[in-house]
Amino acid sequence: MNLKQLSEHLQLSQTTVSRALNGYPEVKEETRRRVQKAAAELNYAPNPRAKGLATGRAMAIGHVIPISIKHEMVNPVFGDFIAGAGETYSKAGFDLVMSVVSDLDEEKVYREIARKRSVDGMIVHGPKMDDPRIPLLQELGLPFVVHGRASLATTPYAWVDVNNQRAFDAATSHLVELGHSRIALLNGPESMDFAFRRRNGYIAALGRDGIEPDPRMMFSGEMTEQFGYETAQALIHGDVSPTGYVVSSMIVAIGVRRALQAHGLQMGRDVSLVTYDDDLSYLRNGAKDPIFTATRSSVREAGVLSGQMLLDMIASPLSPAPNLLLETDLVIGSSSGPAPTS
Amino acid sequence: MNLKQLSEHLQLSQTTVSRALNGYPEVKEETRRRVQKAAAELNYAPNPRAKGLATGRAMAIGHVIPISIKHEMVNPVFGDFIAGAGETYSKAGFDLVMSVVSDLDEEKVYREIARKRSVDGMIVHGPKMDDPRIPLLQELGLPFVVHGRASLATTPYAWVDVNNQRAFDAATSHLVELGHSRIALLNGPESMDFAFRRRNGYIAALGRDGIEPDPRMMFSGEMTEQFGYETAQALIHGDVSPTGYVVSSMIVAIGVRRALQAHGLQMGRDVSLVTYDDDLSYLRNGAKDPIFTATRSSVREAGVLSGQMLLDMIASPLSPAPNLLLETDLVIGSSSGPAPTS
DNA sequence: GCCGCCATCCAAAGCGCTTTGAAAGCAATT
DNA sequence: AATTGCTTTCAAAGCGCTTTGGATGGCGGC
Repeated sequence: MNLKQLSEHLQLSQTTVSRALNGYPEVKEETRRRVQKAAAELNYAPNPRAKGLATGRAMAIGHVIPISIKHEMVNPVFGDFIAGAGETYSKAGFDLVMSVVSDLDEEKVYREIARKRSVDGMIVHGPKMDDPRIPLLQELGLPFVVHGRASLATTPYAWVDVNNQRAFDAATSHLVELGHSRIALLNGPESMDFAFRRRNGYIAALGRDGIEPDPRMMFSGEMTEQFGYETAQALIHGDVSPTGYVVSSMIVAIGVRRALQAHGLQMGRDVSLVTYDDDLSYLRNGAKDPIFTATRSSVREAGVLSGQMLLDMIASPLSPAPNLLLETDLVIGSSSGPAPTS
Repeated sequence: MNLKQLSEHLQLSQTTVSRALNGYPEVKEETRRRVQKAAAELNYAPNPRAKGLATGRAMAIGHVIPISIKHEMVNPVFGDFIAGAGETYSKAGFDLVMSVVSDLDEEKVYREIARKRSVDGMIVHGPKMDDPRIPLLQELGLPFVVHGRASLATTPYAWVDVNNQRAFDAATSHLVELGHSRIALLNGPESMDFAFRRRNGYIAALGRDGIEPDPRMMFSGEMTEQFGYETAQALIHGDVSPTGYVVSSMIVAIGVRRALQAHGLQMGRDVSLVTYDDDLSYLRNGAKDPIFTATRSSVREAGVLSGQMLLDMIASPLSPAPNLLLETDLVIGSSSGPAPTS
């Protein structure tokens, strides 16, 4: 069933039927109802490709998910982020098209997408401090929202980010206030912008208490369970074993916990840990009885908001680039406590 | 730059240019090279919507990811599965379009997608034992591959699945051979087909040793850390605390471990645990030194294979529905050991 | 010199929609 | 009665591609 058949069935022109279905005012209400009824009965749905061809709009949002070539690693937050964004899109009738791509030829893929005009806008995931995709997309004229920020970007752009600096400042302060002074930082990969901000927060909090940041206490790497385990393992064996850990994700924290327990160290008593928590659906920290003390912000919510922001930008392209800074909640769990008085 | 402009630039007809670029034989090799060169120089890329309109093909695969409405839960394996499938698609020039949808109105979404013909095929995730989507998609005439199986389906259909029964049989046998007899099963949600097969494997292995399955030892639920923790917690406090656990995912196993450790029980000595391991990139069990004894099968690999199978089906629609049963590896870690001689 | 056969290229129709520009119908105004 | 101005409808062009059904020209064979 296509427009032509439907219009013949109704003894109307395609123009009128199209307008009736798309809510244009120049069609009599009675006619509109007649058309809508027939469309529903005959199970008519416009062909999106024809529609896209005629309007020049794809009714789709692109997400490029980069696979770190070294670790073949998919960021575990994608699922929840996309669940949030996807929800927003479907309400607005947009599709979500994903490209999975090695981080090496990401630029090529963006160029390709822009050339084909197969999406109306994009979400940029995992920005680096000086992310080349931002000027690239601006050059290509494709609306986009960055999930995160790029500190070294020179032009304004739209973003949704968590206040990572404040989150890690708060996490570190929490430990400092409990009397800890040897506090390790297990951060994400150095190249990531969020890792930079998190480190700044950590350093700022230490600095306020006159603690000099110690390079031997600062680590960064892909945020896996293994990274947490191995780093903590090494720290425990080292000569300045920390009493506090500030950690970049629940999964890393779980790795740290495994190492601690292997050495009979009890969290909250012998060692304190604060983690960042993306509030992933399959790995909840728990509300009434949190596993870890954590700074929490829902990545799914960030997905909803980023999607909405992008759709707004597409609807009114001339407005200045919006942005949104989300704050985290500090939830106190049993993984942190007073520094041991050794 | 579109076909018309390119053909004018080349002083050729659109027909010839189109054929030259699409590899048709009725064009002189020299001409073809000239066209390809110009296309590259002028940065020409065909408009996919126009192409789709003309050919009737969408060059896209659909994935509907259902959100369990009760738990607002995104299955953590999606990321890796999609990374695998997406890799296959991009090599073949296909897009991956995702719909995130509450499991309540999944059927509506499938109907909608079929009506709009916006994809050439679909992957069905998380099949239930009697999954309505299989007859639905067959009725709609849309090629599809099921990731998993539906035991009660009455017609043949294409699928890629892991031998879940054998995996859980092997996991359970491993514990039985170590002398365990009170073995708990922490399974996925009852409605899921894979959970049914896993339970069968568990029961079969017990049966071979003359052990009667005990309903008080069998649990099922969303595969979260919390499910593992709370279930193990309850079991430990119960009157028939198990010495062995067979668990449906690494994340659940981590929850179990947390409960065990809270009670000072040591894995591999006081209690043994075998888990299923999807080999997720951010949660590796470890190769040389596995955290858990586990039956492993890479879900990312399953994604690659499912995608490939679907593309093959689309290319040759008349062949009978293919299927693929993947076996798991049993890797021995430190979470299992001889049953305590109490 | 004519015919048929390739190899190569082309004009135009068609895919299913939106949108422009115009017409038709009708009521109100002059 | 003629003009104006709405409201409602329509025919047809256009979006950018593929594909059908020829054309054209060159060549060998008769």
